[in-house]
Amino acid sequence: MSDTTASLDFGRRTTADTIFDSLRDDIVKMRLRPGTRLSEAEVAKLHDISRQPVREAFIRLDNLRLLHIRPQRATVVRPMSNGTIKRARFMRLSVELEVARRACSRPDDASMRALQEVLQQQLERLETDDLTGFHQMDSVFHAEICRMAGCECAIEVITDCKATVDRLCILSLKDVASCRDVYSDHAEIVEHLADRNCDSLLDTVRRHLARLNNTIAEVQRDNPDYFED
Amino acid sequence: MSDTTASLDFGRRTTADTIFDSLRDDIVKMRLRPGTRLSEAEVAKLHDISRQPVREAFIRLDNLRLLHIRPQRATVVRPMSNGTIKRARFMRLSVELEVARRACSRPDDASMRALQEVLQQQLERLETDDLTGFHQMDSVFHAEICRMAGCECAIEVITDCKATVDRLCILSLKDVASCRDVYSDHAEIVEHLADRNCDSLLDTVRRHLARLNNTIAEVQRDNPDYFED
DNA sequence: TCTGGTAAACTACCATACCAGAAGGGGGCG
DNA sequence: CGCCCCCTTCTGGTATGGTAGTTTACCAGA
Repeated sequence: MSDTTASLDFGRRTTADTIFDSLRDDIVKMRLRPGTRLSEAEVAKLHDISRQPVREAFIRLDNLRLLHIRPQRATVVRPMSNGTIKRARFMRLSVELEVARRACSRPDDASMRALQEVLQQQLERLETDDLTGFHQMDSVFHAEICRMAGCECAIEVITDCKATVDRLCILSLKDVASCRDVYSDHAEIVEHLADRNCDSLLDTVRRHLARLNNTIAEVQRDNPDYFED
Repeated sequence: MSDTTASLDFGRRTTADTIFDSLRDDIVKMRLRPGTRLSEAEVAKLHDISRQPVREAFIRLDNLRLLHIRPQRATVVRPMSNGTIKRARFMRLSVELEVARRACSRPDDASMRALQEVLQQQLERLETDDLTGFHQMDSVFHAEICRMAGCECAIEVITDCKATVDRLCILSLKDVASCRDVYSDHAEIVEHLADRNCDSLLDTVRRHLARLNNTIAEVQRDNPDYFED
């Protein structure tokens, strides 16, 4: 995730870095729900530090659109933005289609074997009900296609797009059945790549990414207060 | 630009907002060159304020990858990131292609007339050597195609992508001749849309966006110190 | 002239205090 | 019982001082 964590800079880790990581994790993992009120003084007291590093962490989280700071008012955990989600999804679809198009025109045997291997690992995780591992392999799968396409730069773009729906995915109750659908799509993608069937590949990519639309609609219906325009 | 300016929140404008806007403008307009060292104390003294709001502005600029802050070391104006530029350009190409594809399948008379009107305004600005106006119309042109495609959300995505090469474009010496090329591309795009010739439209969009590659290469050759990986 | 060591200066980060604006609660009045 | 006003509390923004880490400059010795 191209976030604002200074610690990734391999520099000295500051107190602000620690507070930032802790709060971001709480927000993204939905331990801090949208609408929750926070104050600099409260968080500072909780960690036995001054307001200053807490304030810096708040600012960085505001920049990630995870917190909403206004003068003299309680800071709140921002609801998820429908506009941001829509833009990120459109961006991801566009990028994945372009990556797929390029991958289709240059699949080589080594890359195909790598994809097959990732697919196999996903199947293994499905069979052992390891959903966390399965999702990790999902990222690996898409990254591998980017490499096949010669677009390593797209990996980070896709990662950032996925990050915008992190909180939403936590709310949705993903089960093995829906993961099987995802796996089927992946298998189909690999098949079309092997056949160099570009039109079918693009259709499958569109359908694959459209799956999340239902999830988004469900979560928005069940949790309307967690969203804003 | 989806930036970190709190002032766009229609809330109270703070001192930090003012410093942020001022410094960002200086950096983007290249009045502060990459590598320039800044310090909180120095900027605070310059504006006759305390270090605290300056620090907040620095943090926000760091988040925009315009400043590089490290503990106990002078803050520097970040060089332009080749990786960021590459990602942004790939993103923009992907999004513009998807937008074009959708626009091509649903051009209506009203939208075509709107595009023709924007094209006419661009020609007028070319004829009066108004390059600033011409570039403003460039954004309007691409936004109009997004509307035609029914993808208003893509407007902000494209705007953000363009923002990553703001500084680079300031360094390149754009002239009327290169703007004529841009205008020709735009005219060709409108023609293909009118003919519903999708393949040709996509080819023109690719070529149109590829023009900046030469500009980027030139600026990188002439100003190697302004770039980093 | 070069190199290493040391001291001074520079720097961001953190703590503390003060101020002004916003919100909430309680009391009084109609 | 409801509404309005006032007071208190909560809140972020800003100012100031201190500290620890880094850089730079100067000096001495080889």
